[in-house]
Amino acid sequence: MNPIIHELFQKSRLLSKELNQALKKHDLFAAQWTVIYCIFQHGEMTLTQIWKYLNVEAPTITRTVNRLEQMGWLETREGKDRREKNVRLTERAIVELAEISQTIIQFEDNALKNLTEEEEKLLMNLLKKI
Amino acid sequence: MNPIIHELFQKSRLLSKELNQALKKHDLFAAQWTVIYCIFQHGEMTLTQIWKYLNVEAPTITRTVNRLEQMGWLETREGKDRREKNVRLTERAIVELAEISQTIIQFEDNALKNLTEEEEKLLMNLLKKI
DNA sequence: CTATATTAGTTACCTAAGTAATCATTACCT
DNA sequence: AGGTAATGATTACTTAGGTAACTAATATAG
Repeated sequence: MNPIIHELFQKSRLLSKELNQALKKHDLFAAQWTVIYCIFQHGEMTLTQIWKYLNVEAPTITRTVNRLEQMGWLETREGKDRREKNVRLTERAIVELAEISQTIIQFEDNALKNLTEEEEKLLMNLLKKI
Repeated sequence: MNPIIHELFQKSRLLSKELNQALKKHDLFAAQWTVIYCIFQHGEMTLTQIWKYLNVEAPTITRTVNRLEQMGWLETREGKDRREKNVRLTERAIVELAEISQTIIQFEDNALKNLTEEEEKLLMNLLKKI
């Protein structure tokens, strides 16, 4: 049994646990933040664009977007193609984004504090090879 | 936003999806296999030993062990301390372990095929620093 | 133009993991 | 010895992800 994959699973679990903890004060979970940030970067998107970009299955995004909409972070409207659902950030989301970004940066700095810039690049490249 | 953590989450999701696929023919999920392999390595263990070693919370192991017991992979008995629950592999689990190991090795080889031995060591060390 | 295929999204049901609260049992302290 | 604290395990409830099967709308082939 190769320990690398086990280690990768462990770190992934650990980091998402810590990230959830850090995001608690904004009343958000890690996966929810991922969706919000994705839409922030791309502007208005359809559900399909979101799940294809984030590399998850469609039902995952249906659920998360519904939850975020009912929490007031997202608003949706029908697209030109009436099958599509367009999603964008609410005013409130845009306002709070700056603060949340600070939390995220702090979390990332802490999570990667034992890695040099060089090591970060190296790790990124190795992960991409998997 | 630092892309490393995002990448790590992505690969973790992708790998566990693929591992689940590979284990389907043994009627097992990745997390279930992790518990079986853990007990195989350590011999009879208590629930607490398992969840501390695997770095997950207790309820996760309660659930997985219950499921594996009812599927015939594990058997449990009360420990000397009557709070404890000792878990060990069944005969059937020991017999099938060899075959499953083959599946796992094949999966790992495939997952890491783009990495040299050198890169694997490097990746392992970088992950441990997180 | 109509029948069929494809696409976007949803629903139902599953595993995996977490937190918080609870129950039994054992340890410990006075 | 008796009351309190700590420990091992479980239960209830939540998020996050997956698959399979479905509906509604649009594209496409004949």
